[in-house]
Amino acid sequence: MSKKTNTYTISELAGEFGVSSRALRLYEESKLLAPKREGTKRIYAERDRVRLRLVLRGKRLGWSLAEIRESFKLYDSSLGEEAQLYYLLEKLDARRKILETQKQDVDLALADLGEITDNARTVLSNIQSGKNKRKAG
Amino acid sequence: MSKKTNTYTISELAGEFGVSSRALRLYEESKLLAPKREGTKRIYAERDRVRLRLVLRGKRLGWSLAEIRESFKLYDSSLGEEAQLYYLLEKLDARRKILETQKQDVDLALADLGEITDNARTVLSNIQSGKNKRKAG
DNA sequence: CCTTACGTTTACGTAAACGTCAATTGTAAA
DNA sequence: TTTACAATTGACGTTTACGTAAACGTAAGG
Repeated sequence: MSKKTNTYTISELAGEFGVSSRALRLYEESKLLAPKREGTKRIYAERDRVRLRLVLRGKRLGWSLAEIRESFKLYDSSLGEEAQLYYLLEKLDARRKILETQKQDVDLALADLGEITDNARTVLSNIQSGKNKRKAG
Repeated sequence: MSKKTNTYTISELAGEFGVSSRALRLYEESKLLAPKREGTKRIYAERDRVRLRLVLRGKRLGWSLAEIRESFKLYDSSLGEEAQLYYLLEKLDARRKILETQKQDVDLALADLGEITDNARTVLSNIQSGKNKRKAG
C-alpha cells in the first residue's frame, strides 16, 4: 500500500482555497510554504495544504504573515532546551491571552449584532402590521 | 444636577487608550470619530470614548477602518424603510456568519496552543526529572 | 518677552500584502 | 514543429494605517 501522495499545481491549490497564485508565491517567499520543485514548477503536497489552511485561518484572525510565521515556529520549537522551553511557554501564554481577548471581542460584537437585529426586526414587523391594519380596515 | 460632561484633549484620550494622537486624527478623517471643537482644538466627550472603544475592538478583530465604519452604519440604519431593513438584516447576518467563523478559528487556535503547551510542559518535566535522578543518584 | 508645552494642518515616508503586467521558459497537444 | 497554455521570475503599482517631520498658533509661567 503506497501512501496517498496527492500533489497539486499552484493554480489547483489556489483555486481550491480561493486565493491567487501570486499569494501562494508570496507565502512561500515569506517562509510559510515550501513546496517541492519539479524542475522549475512548484509541486504542492498534502503537507502544504495543511500549512495553507493554517495560514488562511491566521489571516481570518487578523494576523500578519510575520505573526503566522511566528506561530509556525511555536510548533517547531517545543522540543528545545530547558531555557528555550520556558521562553516558549511564555510566548504561548501571551498568545493565549490575546486569543481569549479576541474571543470576548467576538462575543461582544455578536451581542451588538443581536441587538441591532432584534431592533430591526421589531421595526420591520411594526411596519408590516401597520400595512395589515390598513389592509384589514 | 448637571450631566457628567467630562471632556478630554487629544493627548489625554490617546494616552488613556494607548494610541497616538495621529491615530485619533486619522480615525476622525475616516469618519469614525467626530469630536467637538473649541476654537481649533479637538474636545472629546464620553460619546467619543465609546466610539473609540468600539474602533479598537474592531481593530483587535482584524477589521479595517472602512469595515469599522461600515459597522457603525449598521447601528444607525436600523430605523429605515422596509426595503432598507431587509437589506440591513442581510448584512447583519453576513457579519454574524463571519464572526461565528472567527470564533471557531479562535477556538481552533486555542486548541493548538494547548497541545503545544502540554507537549512543552511534558518535555520540560522530563528534562527536570532527569536532573533530579542525577542529583539523587 | 521668552520659553515650554501642547495643539493644529499639510505633506511626505513606509511597511505589509498583495495585484498586475512583462518577458521567458518549459511542456503538452495538434 | 508549431501552437497554445501554464508556470516562472522580476519589477512596478496600489491600498491601508499609520509615523514623522515641518511650520505655525496659543496659552501658561518665569
